[in-house]
Amino acid sequence: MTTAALTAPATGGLPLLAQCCTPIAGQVMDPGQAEALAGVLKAIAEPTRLRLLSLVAAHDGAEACVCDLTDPVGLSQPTVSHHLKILVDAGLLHREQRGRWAYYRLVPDALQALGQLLGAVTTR
Amino acid sequence: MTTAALTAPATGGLPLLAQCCTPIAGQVMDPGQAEALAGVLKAIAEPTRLRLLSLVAAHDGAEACVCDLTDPVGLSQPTVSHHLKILVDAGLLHREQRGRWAYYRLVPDALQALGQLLGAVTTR
DNA sequence: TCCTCGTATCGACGGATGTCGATATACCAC
DNA sequence: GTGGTATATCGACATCCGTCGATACGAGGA
Repeated sequence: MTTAALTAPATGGLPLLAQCCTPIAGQVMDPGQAEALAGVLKAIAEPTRLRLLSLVAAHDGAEACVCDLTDPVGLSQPTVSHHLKILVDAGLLHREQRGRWAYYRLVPDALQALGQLLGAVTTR
Repeated sequence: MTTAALTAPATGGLPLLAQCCTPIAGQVMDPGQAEALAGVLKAIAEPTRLRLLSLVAAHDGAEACVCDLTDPVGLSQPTVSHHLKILVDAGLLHREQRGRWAYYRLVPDALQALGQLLGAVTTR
């Protein structure tokens, strides 16, 4: 996986802003910024992962474990686990182990911030 | 290419909104919506294509031909042409042939609308 | 301690994707 | 028409990515 370019901390914050947003204003994106932003976009540029984000958001308490998500997306448990890891690494989901279960919930406002970033790409 | 799910018309409009945005509100994304949105996101989830969008936006007159873009991105002419076609098919760039040159410019507010769509994915 | 259950990792496979050189196409100037 | 130039398409190649079954790991319960 090449999304390591983000070096997402475990804080649940949004590392995108630091690397992508501020330096863009009024300038052409440099290769490093493009690589970082593309890394996050790749994470959500996949139908299953978009549905996983939507399912987690809509679940009771705004969190869900893997077992809640396997059936709705119709894929094997290893595959769902794989997708969730990609979303966590991208800084879009937060993972918390409670007993035998791993609970996933949205990183607050991460998608919204990413959306605002997109608008800024072509704004001089 | 699977972005055919958008069936982007040659009007230069933004077909995303019709397929993705309206039906999302308050519901979990269905597979068709996820596929359509992921198709557009795949188009921009690539460093070179992000830079191309940025370069076109920053160019004189907010338009550029292929020859203007080949050098800055450091790739061959066929490769740049290939990336531009993907962006056009996704509804993000508009192509206009003038004489021997093909001029590309941004579809107005396409990226901004896509950004707003992202925020709506996880908003109930 | 052993077993069960939820989850993550591993290895493999097929299909998608980015890149290139070679070539085709279209347009303009002479 | 002939030649030159700008762009698109083609075919091939290497790499990446989504998926699965098998398996390892880890926490609770009997």
